Amino acid sequence: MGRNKKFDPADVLQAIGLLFIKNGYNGTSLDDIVRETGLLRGSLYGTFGSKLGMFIATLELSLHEENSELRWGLLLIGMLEVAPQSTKVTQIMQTWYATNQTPDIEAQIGHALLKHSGIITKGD
Amino acid sequence: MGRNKKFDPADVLQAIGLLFIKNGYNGTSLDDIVRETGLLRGSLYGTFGSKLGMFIATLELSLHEENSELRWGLLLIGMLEVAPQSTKVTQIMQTWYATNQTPDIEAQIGHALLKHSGIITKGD
DNA sequence: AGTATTTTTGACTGAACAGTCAAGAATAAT
DNA sequence: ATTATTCTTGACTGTTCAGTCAAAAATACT
Repeated sequence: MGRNKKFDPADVLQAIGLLFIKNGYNGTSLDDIVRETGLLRGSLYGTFGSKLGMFIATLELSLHEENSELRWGLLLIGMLEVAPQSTKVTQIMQTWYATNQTPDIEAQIGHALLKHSGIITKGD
Repeated sequence: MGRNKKFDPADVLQAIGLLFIKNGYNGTSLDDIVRETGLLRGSLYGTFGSKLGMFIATLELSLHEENSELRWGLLLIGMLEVAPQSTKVTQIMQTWYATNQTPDIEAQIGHALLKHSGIITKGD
């Protein structure tokens, strides 16, 4: 009963994820998110609860979609910026690590971070 | 001529570096830094110019001191949080990478990030 | 068609933010 | 001892922050 959302949460989460990747978690403001998604605060908070809720939702979405382009960026930001202030994110990360542990996982993470930071640009 | 500083900038930079590592760059406020160092804003800004100046100073200090415990933490934060908003930090990182490139550098970075985030705790 | 329920809207809140500055205190150099 | 210079102090500024809320609009269900 009642009105349906005018937006697709998955689309919005993708846009939010790109924002987090571009500016970092603490570097992304709600005004940024409002501007980018075209939604207003009430809709965002009504759907995701909080800024942390938005991060967790976009992270989990990217982890459930195979080979998402958002995946590595959100993992890096989750590990470095968000995990220290959210046990839930830490748990998500631990679960991800446990199920994705390979001999070269550390090298993959390091490679992703070097690319993310712009220190390297191509295959090396 | 005139008064000398009552503090040792290297000591202060070490304390600031630990704060950045604990809370991240954007997650560390100037009030945090004032509280932790015991200095007031005027002294901090008179010495380091800006919050970014504080980060760059503590980063460069940690890079010039061999095997500093601050080193990896500040490198990670520099790469992920600060480099996107500071070309100077990006340059410092690129110089660091160019002079420290080894076959296992990516694995080392990944390992540092996994430890920093608390996903892993010991040798593995 | 009526209505209970949901979403949207946009103004609002108080707190936290980085950075500034004028005045006072200290002191290095003469 | 004087003084020019530097550092310290702490109150202050305007901005931006995440989050709230009451009212209005929309609509899914009966």
